[in-house]
Amino acid sequence: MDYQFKDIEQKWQQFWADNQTFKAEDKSTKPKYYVLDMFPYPSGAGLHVGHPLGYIASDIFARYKRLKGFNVLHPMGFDSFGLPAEQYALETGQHPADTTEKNIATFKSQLNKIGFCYDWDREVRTSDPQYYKWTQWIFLQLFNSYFCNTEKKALPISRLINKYETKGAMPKTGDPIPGKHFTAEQWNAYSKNEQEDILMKRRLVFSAYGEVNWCEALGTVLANDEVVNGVSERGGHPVVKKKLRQWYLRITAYANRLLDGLNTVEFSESMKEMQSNWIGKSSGAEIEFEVGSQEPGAGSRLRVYTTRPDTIFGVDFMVIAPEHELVNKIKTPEQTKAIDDYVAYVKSRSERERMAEKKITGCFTGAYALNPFNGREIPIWTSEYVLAGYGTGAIMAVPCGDERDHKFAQHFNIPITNIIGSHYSGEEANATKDAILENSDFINGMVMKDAVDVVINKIETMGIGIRKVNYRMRDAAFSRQRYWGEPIPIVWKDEIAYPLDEKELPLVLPHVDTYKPGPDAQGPLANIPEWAKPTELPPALTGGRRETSTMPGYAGSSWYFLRYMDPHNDATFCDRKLSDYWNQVDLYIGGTEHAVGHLLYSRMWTKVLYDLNLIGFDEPYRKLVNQGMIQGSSRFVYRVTHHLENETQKTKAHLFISFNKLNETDFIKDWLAQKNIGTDQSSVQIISKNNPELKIEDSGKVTDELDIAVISKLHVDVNMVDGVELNIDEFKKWKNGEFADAEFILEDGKYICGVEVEKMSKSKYNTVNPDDLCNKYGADTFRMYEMFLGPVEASKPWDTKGIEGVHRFLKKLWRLFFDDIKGKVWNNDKANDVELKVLHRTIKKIEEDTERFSFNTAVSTFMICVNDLADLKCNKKEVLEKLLILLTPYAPHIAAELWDQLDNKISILDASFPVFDAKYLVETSKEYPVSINGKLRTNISLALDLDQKQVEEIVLQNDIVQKWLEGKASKKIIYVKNKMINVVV
RNA sequence: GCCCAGAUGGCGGAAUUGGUAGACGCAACAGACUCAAAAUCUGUCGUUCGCAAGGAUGUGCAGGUUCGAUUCCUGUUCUGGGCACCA
Repeated sequence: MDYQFKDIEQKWQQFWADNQTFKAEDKSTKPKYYVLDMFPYPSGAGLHVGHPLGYIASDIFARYKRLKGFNVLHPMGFDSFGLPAEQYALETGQHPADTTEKNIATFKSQLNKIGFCYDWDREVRTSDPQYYKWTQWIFLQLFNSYFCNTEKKALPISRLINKYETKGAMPKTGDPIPGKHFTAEQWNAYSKNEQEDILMKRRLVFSAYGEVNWCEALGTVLANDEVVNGVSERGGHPVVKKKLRQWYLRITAYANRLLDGLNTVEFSESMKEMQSNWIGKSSGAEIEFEVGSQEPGAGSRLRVYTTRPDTIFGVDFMVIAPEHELVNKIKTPEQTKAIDDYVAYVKSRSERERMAEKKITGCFTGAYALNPFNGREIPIWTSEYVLAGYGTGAIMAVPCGDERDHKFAQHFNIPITNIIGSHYSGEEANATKDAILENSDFINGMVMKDAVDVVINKIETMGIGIRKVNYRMRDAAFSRQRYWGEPIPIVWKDEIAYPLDEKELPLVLPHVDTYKPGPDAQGPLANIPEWAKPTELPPALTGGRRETSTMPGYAGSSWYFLRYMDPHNDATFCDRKLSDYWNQVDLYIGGTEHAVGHLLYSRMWTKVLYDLNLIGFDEPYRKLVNQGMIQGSSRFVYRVTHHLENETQKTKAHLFISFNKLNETDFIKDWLAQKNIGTDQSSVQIISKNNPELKIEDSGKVTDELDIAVISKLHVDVNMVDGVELNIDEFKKWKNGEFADAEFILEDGKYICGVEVEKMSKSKYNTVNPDDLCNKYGADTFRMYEMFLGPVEASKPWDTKGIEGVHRFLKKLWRLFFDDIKGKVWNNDKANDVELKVLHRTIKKIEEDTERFSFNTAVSTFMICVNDLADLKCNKKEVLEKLLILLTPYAPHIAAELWDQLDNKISILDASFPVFDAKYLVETSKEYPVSINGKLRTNISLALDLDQKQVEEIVLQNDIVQKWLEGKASKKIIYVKNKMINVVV
């Protein structure tokens, strides 16, 4: 009876499904544990071996926790809204709902083949109306909330309205600023539109005009990377910056809490750092400069943000962003033309150009600002290196301390003031904070970092500025001019956004026949008049138009972990009792690519829901583990084609040269002669790889030149290559026999392929399908091999070649129970001390390794254990059944089958994890390594209870130690109990 | 440019707290079983000198701390990832 993995795996997968073995109960006397994977986008390509890496890790942990006595929630679902489905629809006309449905079916069958313990009853799909009903509902909560700066949390907007109606919005100190402050009377007198505009500036999702890349010819907004040199990447149409109404998520309000929250979660240091860099907190001051006496700007106030107020006496010029409103206000008549030209020039440039070129540009406005401390006149420039969106959109430039300011000053010949003495070379800026200040009036002689607070305090008492914290993070764009996403539940009427009533949710995505963009920068939904301008609106909204943008991909994934807790609830997004019970995700596994997207949005939504008292915790993920990316390892063949007058000759003859023969071009000439191709083969040029004078063409490229033999590199399917050796028979059958008549130049009778590591993708023929591996070796082998590859967090190229080793291990395990000839060999004999020692050593190591997510070393521990038991000829149930429990999380099918064969009554999934007992590992003596001067010379076996003096005596008597002492006395003997001995001479 | 992580045999990797470097597996080589193959089993396997016993050397590179360093410190090179005019 040998190891029939196919039958076993099918049998148990069926059994688990039929018995709903993995159904999670919403209450239990056991402690709860929530294990979550980042749910996949169901792409048409299906799963490749890279996807399951994290899923296997989480599955092992979920099963392990169950054995450890936890009530485990381990769900799976699909992030099924998204751009690829829509692009596929544009190309093929197939409806995204249909392709998505099909893809999900494929994904599920692939996942089930690997034997994951998901509770499929709880599956969620973001594109399901029953799901996105609640995404839209949360949108309404965001819309109807504002961030209270006093309480530092979200509150219902009704409270703000109430405050405005009764108290207005007046400053605590100082005079009210028109446009910013108002009394209750003023508020009540405002028109509906004026009031809504003010409220919109506080809502957590809000609509505002933002600058986007607009391409008129394509009728759509383009992302920055879709614009090259000011024209669209596709078609080369002009692209302009355009202010368009867009929806935004006010994530900036949560910047500080998102930063602080990182201290309460277990994320990797690099993950925390990526997030805090993205949030980009900086502290400094806003300082107001008065614009000097020159007209027309005289008396205007220019506000700048700086992190270095200590350098205030080193300010040699000011720079304001070209979009800054003051530019037009302060430009002098002489500079007007230059400024207008410059602003127009900046406008014509795309983000990308600005970033790529990095050339120094700018223009003097003609105006001067006054240094508030010494009245010095400082020229005000405008330049594109100052961004309108950060700080106040204006800076004070200190060339001796800031590299960009320094380059700018040099470029425009602006004199540089040195306030840091010898720290400034005159050649380049020095951003030190440790210099002693010079030329700095009242802070002369101070160390720079001490002067920061002195200056801030002074500007605050003078009333010309304030201490200020700034964040680099921007509010996130929340609308997409796309079809395949959640419709935004808003109706526009008279320029006012009205949220739909909860009762009207879900606002279902209508069926469309075309996915082309709508008019005026609107999405495809605008092409359906009956939907965009519906007749059946509530009376108050009659004549209104629906918002035609849809939500971005991150909307649905920002809260899905909550829906798994209560997936079928039609009355609320997630019952409070259930979210209190399941609480935070205890273990979240996924890739680092979501570091600053999904994870930040999801953390923010959680905080909002917490603030609104809808859930009881404000961080979604207690611990995050990032699995590494599995790259593809591509294989190449090198094809010689010869170019003559017509295509036919080129494609008819294929000669493939083995990798290490690429620079031996004689083969090619011989072959050409033999084939009678080419006018005169001695004059044939050969373009080749490893030959330095010759170059190789990329796959499929054809040159126009004649009489050239080109060696081109072609991806071949990695599945027909064994290591680097091409399976020639399979290759000839590949692609419907395109290479059936291929000829080969071999080395040692083999065709050796080239190898490169690339992203895993279908087009590179380097994908490996987990289904194939499960069919060939079984899911248990596949699971353990993925783990055996290396640490889960590490990225590595996929290589199937070691999988045999893991498969052999499982077969060896099987033979501890059943022999091919003898049949059943396991027995009920009592285990001896040696066997128990092997077992308990294994229990200890597996528990430790699993707890620290070191699954690769756990697999090797299993191998060591099985090797030891085989050597000991131990077939005892007492030992083996414990080993099976340990193995269940890693190789659930074989463990379940063998457990069953051992006549056990309860399910192995509910067995309890073996308890490690240290008494089996107690030793009385140890083989100590003995070093002389740090170099290992011998081993001496010593009893463990010896003291230093006894050890020294024994060691010094040892022949080998004596030999190395060469008659000299030892200076010192270092004896570390249970570790080693070192004799110092 | 800035920040982070990493570099160990032919290959993937192990060494958890400064204490026997190379666990476990792959590949390779030799052998057993077999008519043969598959499967399985046994042995060798960093480099180098040596018949051997036994040496020397070895964790990217150069230093340092230590009785002892893959592990800690300084410098440096390379690779991967993130951010990129953020004042």
